[in-house]
Amino acid sequence: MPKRRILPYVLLGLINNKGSLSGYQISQEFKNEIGEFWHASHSQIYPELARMKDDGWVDDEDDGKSTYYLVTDKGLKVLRSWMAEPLKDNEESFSLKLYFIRDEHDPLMKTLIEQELQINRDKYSHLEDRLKTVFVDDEQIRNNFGHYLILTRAIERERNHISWLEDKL
Amino acid sequence: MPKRRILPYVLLGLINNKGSLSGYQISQEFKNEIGEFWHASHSQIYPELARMKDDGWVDDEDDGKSTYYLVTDKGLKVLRSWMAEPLKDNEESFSLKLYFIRDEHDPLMKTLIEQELQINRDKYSHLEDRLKTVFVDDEQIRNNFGHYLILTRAIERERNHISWLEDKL
DNA sequence: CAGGACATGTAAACCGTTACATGATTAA
DNA sequence: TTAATCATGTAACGGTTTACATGTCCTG
Repeated sequence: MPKRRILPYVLLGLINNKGSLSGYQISQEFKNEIGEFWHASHSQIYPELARMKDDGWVDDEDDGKSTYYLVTDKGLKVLRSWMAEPLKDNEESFSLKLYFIRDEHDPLMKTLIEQELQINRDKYSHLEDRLKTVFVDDEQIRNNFGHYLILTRAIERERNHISWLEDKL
Repeated sequence: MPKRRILPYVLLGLINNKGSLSGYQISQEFKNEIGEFWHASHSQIYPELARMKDDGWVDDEDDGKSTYYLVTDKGLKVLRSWMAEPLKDNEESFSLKLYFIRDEHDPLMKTLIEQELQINRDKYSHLEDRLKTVFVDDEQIRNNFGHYLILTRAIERERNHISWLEDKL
C-alpha cells in the first residue's frame, strides 16, 4: 500500500478549525501546536490548495490581498470521513484528529480516545515483554545501558499516556 | 541547510552495538525498539552499507551466506563525533544517541541528558505560555476542545519527560 | 515439495525540502 | 528608505518507500 498522503486532510482540518485561512496563514499555523505533529512548507501548501479547489473540497475568496479558502460541504464530508477512519499505529494521527475536533461533545472524541487507548495498551504490554526477554540479567543492562534506558523510558511514556487517556474518558 | 542525513550514523550505531551485523539483520533490528525512532527499508540499507565501506567506515566479512559488517576505527570516530554533536530540537536524535551508548559510565550520557533537559524545559515553558495566551476563557476551550486537549497533553508529556530526565541525572 | 523466512539488489514513484523568483505592504 | 513581513508561485534536488527481481535455505 502506498504511504497515505495526509496533507490535504490536515489543510481541511486547519481551515475548518478557523473558518477560513489563506495559504500564508496556514504556513504560519505550523509554527503553533499543530507543528508538533505535522509540518508543510508553502511550496507544498499552495499547489495542494489549488488541487483541493479543483476537487471541490474548498472554495476560495480573494480580497485583493490574499486568497482565503473555506471548506465546502463536500470537503467537510471528506474531512469527517478521514477522521472516522480507524487509527493506525502512529500517535500523530490521533493528535491531528483530536486537534480537528472543535466541539466538546463531538461523539468522535470518545471513539478516538478508545482506539488510542487500545493501541497504547498493546504497545505497553509489548514493551514490557521486550524488557523481560531482552534484559534478563544485570550484565545485559550494564553492557547495553542506553538501550535499557530508552526501553524503560518508552514504557514510562506509554504508562503516562495511557493514564491520561483513561482520565479523559 | 540541507536536511541532515542520519541513516549512516544509525547503521554505524547499530553495527557497533551488536559487534557485527548483516544488511538483513539490520533490517530486522528496525522491528525492535530502535524502530520507534528510526526506520529504513532494505533498499536503503544495502546501498548505504556499500557506500560506508567505500568510505572506510565499515569492513565486511562474508561467510558465504551473508555479508557481515564491522565498524572500523575510522567509523567509530565518525559515530562518536556525531553523537557528541549538540542535540537539535528533535527528540529522536536524543533517543537514538542514547540507544547507541553501551557503557553505563560513558560520560556522553550526562551531556546528552543535560542537553535534552534544557531543550525540554524551554519547550515546556513555551507550551505553558501558549496555554495562557490561546485559552484565555472557557468559551475558547469549549469551541476548540481538541486543540485544548492536545495542548494540555503536550504539557503533561513534557512534564513527565522532564522529571524522568531529572531522575536519571 | 511448497511456502515462508533468509538474503540481496535495482528502478521508479512519491513526497517533502531547499532554492529561486517576484512583488506588495508595513514598521523602524 | 530600507529591512522585515506578507503573499504566492515554480523548479531542482534528495531521501524514502514501493515495486520489481532473483535465488537459497529450512520446515512442515
